[in-house]
Amino acid sequence: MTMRLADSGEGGELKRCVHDYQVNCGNCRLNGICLPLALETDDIKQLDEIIQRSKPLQKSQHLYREGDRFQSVYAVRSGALKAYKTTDDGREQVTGFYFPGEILGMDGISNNSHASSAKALETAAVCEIPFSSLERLSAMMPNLQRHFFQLMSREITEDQQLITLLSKNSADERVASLMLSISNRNAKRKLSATQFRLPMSRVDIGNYLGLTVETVSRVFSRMQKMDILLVDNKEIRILDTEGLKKMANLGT
Amino acid sequence: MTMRLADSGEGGELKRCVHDYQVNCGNCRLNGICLPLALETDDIKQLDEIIQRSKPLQKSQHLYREGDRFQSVYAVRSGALKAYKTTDDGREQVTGFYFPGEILGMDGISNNSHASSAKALETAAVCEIPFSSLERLSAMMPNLQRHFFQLMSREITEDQQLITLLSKNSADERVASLMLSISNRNAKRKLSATQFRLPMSRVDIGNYLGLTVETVSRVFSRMQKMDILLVDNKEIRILDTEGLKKMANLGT
DNA sequence: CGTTCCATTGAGATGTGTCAATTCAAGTGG
DNA sequence: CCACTTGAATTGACACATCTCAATGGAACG
Repeated sequence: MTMRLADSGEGGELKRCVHDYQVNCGNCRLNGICLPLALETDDIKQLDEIIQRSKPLQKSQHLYREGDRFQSVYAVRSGALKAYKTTDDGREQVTGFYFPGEILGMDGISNNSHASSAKALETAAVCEIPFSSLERLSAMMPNLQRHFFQLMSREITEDQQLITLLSKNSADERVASLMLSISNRNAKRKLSATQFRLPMSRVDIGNYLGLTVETVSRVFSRMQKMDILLVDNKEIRILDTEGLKKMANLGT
Repeated sequence: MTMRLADSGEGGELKRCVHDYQVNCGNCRLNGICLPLALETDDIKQLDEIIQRSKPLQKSQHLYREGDRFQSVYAVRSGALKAYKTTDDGREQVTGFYFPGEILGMDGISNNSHASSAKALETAAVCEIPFSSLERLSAMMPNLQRHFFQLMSREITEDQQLITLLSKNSADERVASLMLSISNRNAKRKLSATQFRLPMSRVDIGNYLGLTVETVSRVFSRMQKMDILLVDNKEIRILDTEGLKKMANLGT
């Protein structure tokens, strides 16, 4: 079929402006979920001054590569990115997907060099936050220090969620969990929780979830047959959230 | 057989004193790999003052439980612990093993409540580091702040390693990797890299690696048949490090 | 309009899980 | 000191979920 499901929030008439980088933390619509969260107006201004906004990345452009010198962490402003490591035998392992308001690059802190690569899944704008400045500010602003500790900690708990998923759950459960995760993250950004466009390919999904493309595809077909999801290539509509949760088999 | 392999470092005549908690960071033999790393003597003193040392945990005692209010992170002084989450359907997922000099509990920062439980695998002594004090000190001591950021970042990269392992590697590769990891961590603590006693059960190993006990056991048998390891219950001797690395299939 | 990339679907192969039995080590109580 | 119990580890036989290989279909793009 040629028809697409209707535009899912970020597309459509907003397309011309979501990547705009003439914005500051104070007026950014993401400041309720991003780094500035928990900061006073004055403090936000200071944070804002160290942040560098550059022109958007095009699809499949790298934000940084494994081994690059670590200098900054990044907040996604628009679009989506994936982080991945290359294993010693040359294969890829996708370690995370990042949506607007989310921070990436923190795995580079430990060695002063990025432990993974980050690549745009679609046109994406990011805010670059030089880490040395962030450290300096953190020492002066307890709330910022605290918040950044929390962000890193959250990354740890999320990785542990994924570990559990990979270690204990079936293909059905893994895919269902990912769909729920994306749905929830959309909701946090005031977008539709039931209808969205996946920015990543089936290969990426499979790679992230430790499954082959074929298995992912079969799971989608099965879910469609069960009237849980409506799948049209990358457009997803969740028809039965309860059913999806049951399939994911998590208390989420 | 009744004979054991010879004592592997931490056992034997040291046994009476490794759990001793009348020690400070300045004279702790772990201060080259633990939190004080990268601190000046004066700063170490200050760190030392906030650290609480209590009497050792007995085997299978909890250090903290999932959901407990988060107040401190912990450095292992002696013995070993495991961290694990309980999934919604009641099963366990082991998320990490912690040896002397390693820090655990950081996953509790994000929600002010521990995201996992921690349990002693054998008699174990820990240093408790109240997080609020650590935050305060970090704001004053840039090196400490930096170091703690690095520790959290390392936890992230290690989790990502595990994700890759679970997602891409066979049972053989997973078990081999764990053996190498333990061997390396032993070496860092100036213990034998080729001979040690596993503090955890086969169930824990399987759980951590996303395998059943039976599979773990079969892998050990296979490795023994290939003259890579000598396995006598929990006593492990690595006979062929190169072979083990090859089996792990990682550039480690 | 062909080329290319991505997704889907089918059929068969396989690694690991499941179930069950056995061995071994350590502790407990008679 | 010897049965007895208990929990951990090992081993075997079989089942099954997912992978592999192969073919087809569809969308995007030059």
